[in-house]
Amino acid sequence: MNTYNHKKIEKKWQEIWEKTKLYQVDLEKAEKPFYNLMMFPYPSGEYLHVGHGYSYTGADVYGRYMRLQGMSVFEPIGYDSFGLPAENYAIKAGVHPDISIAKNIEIAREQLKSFGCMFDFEKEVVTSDPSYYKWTQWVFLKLYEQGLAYQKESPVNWCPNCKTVLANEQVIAGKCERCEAEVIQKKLKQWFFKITEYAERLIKDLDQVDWPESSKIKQKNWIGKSLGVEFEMAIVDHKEKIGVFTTRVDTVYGMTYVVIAPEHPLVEAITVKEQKKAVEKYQNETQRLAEIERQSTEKEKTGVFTGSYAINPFTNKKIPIWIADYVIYSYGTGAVMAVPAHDERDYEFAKKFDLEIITSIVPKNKQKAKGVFVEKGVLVDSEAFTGLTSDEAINKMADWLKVKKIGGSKITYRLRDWSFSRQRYWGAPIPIIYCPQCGTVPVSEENLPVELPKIENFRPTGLGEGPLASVETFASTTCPRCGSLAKRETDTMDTFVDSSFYYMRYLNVGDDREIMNKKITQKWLPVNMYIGGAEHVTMHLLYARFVAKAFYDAKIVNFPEPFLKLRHQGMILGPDGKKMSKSKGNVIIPGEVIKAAGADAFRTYILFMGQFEDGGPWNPNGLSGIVRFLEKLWRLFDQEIVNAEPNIEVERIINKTIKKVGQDIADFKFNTAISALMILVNFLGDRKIQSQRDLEALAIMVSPFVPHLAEELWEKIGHLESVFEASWPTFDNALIQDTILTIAVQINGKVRDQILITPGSSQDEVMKLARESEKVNKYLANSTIIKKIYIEDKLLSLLTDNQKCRSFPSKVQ
RNA sequence: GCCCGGGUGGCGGAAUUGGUAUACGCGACGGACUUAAAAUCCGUUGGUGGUGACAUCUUGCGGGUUCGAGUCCCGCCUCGGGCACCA
Repeated sequence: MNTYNHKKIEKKWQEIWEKTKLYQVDLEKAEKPFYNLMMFPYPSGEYLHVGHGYSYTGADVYGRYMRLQGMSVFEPIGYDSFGLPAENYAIKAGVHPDISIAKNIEIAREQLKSFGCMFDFEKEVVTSDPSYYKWTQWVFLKLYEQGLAYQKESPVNWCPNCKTVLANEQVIAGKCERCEAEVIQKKLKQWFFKITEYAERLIKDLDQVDWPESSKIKQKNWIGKSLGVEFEMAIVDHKEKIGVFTTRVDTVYGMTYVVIAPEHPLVEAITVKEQKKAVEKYQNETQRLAEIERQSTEKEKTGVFTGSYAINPFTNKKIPIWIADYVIYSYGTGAVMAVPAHDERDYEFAKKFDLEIITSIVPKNKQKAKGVFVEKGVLVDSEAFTGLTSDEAINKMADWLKVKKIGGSKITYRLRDWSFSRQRYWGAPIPIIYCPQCGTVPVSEENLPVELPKIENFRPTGLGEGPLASVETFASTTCPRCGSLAKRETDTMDTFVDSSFYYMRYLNVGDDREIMNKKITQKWLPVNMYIGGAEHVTMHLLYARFVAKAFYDAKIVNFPEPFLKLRHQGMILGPDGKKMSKSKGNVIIPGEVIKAAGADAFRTYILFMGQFEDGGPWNPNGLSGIVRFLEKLWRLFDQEIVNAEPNIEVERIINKTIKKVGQDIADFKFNTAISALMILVNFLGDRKIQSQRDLEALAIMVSPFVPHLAEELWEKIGHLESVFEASWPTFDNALIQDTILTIAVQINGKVRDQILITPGSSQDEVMKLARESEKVNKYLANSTIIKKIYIEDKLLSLLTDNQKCRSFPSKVQ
């Protein structure tokens, strides 16, 4: 008798899979296409995280199950190799990213292979490869053609010490991640995608997709749709008008001042001579503050009076105009009507600067005020609107503003346009040429890719422009339109542009002429199942949806939503229950576990730990239970094998397990699927003799979790083809039905006995059986049954007039 | 502050539409096998009381609805995640 040798088995089957190209799908001919996508890794160095192993094995179990269901499953993988993590790793290691990336991809690929997933490694994408980023640039051109890419001066994070622009991800608590200097805001010309134009559709189309509800909510909150009213206010002695946006126009009679953002263009025009100095000083101070610090709610309110006054169109009263940094320029109109009586922030400000506070809303009759500020209520001291409820007033006031032609209803979103230019080296160059004659000229498609030059000094320059700007051979070019000397754009693209379309590219790897093949794309897209971390909900997943929609509008693709189903894996924590990190020394490396116990054990254990979407702490002890289970499974196939002779008990558990495991995998409840398999294996193990047919069903059922072991067992019972060429066993519902059921008998709400019944028995039949129970009779003694409740095949509940049996002393009192 | 999601044995965790709470696994304890250990197998394992059959309590806390609540409702506590002066 051989013992289970995971090393030998796993090596053997991985080689066979590779040789037979088992996991390669004919994209053109596949009849039942199923695109099983998972978020590709950043090969930023060292090891893949245990989180990758978790995500990929869960996704792979699902993919293998779909394959056994008869689908042609396409399960590609690639490397998100451009971007800051890769570049920072290269800087730290002192190697050119080109070299470190190549090495890291090789390491990552070996690790990915060790997980034993159905990856088709011949369809890999590498985003930093010119054959890939040619299409990243093409995506840019298509968005540019649609008017969805534009340039604008915008404040960016600037580290005064490193003298460089930083991405948001590099700003940690307002400080530079490297030198810890305070990051400030600096205005630079940046490229943006007009994602805000799609805000409404990005919300609405979430109805079409099967995503976790919490992720939909997260995206909706991020987009932040807000229904309100916008209106203009005249300024005393000025032609200009101030526009304000508010969701609470019903409080307008309580407006006692106006606040505009310090960087608002109106500030200069309306500031009076005497206030000029103070205003400019304040503007400079604000600019120096990091956005993070500026937006801190803990910060005390600051601001300066402009010296001018606005007119409240409802009251015609004169009110002062202030500037303050608690108003955000990029949201709404960058100016607000301040109602200190009904807004906490305005209240704080008014208190500090001694401004008037006027109440214009009182609570409805019974409504409780939350703190000092009433929610919506009834209007007071509001002339014609007095007595209306807040909601009525909001509608009437909007109408009134519309009639007056100074405003009306307005929808505002919190979402900002996507700033995607980076003053960094390791990214796809933006394919734009600046010509002194023709202006901004996009590089034509046939001249793509604009290759990233291999340069020695790829570090950030600190001049507010990328390292490419100082590469003369790159930056200088000729205008494709008029031929005169011109300059290239030297910023590169955000790595989220790379990942916004990679799922399209997997389907056409190797084709240099088109981003996608129409026929294949129509067959395979949108993606059927997408699996990855929830941390990408408001970034990658939003960007990818936006790009798909832009492509849909440009008729490049025929679907508005790229990912029909989405599931997230939870986070695996260290054995100490804390987030894994090198400094805490609690990092679990999947490779070590695989080496010790095998990929099959790793896969099964990590999925057995708990619910896939929950994650949880890694328990170093639990693995042994899985190893035992696999060894038991192995031993089953060494027992005497006979041809199936029907045994109802065995039939029943086999059929039950087929049903349960299939359903559980489809629902991503891997832990309970494994539990059901354990129960079956324990049951069969006790029988000593196995039937060929049962072992076949078992081998198929365990195969998604333990693909290598399953192949070996499948071979052992006489099969020459892969177990993954087989089909998921069918179950017979009739065989699942138990012939005898145990149900509970409750008396006055307490379970008093259990009785055996035939399924489908009537209440009278069950009652008769209950009467035969000694215990039941004991509790029914000296009392009359006043009510019977029978839930078929579940329980019988009896109530008596004698409540003495009831043990609720509190109720008796 | 706002928005999500949790809180069940010593531990990871199970529990269809409200219907026998603690499946499965780990650990622990006892036993078999062994010169011994490992491995394997068998048994016990929520708390309290009792030799015992049994009784009684138990799903973060406090109320409620119900014949019946881990599950539904109200009010809290607490942990994790996201957003954060968004008017």
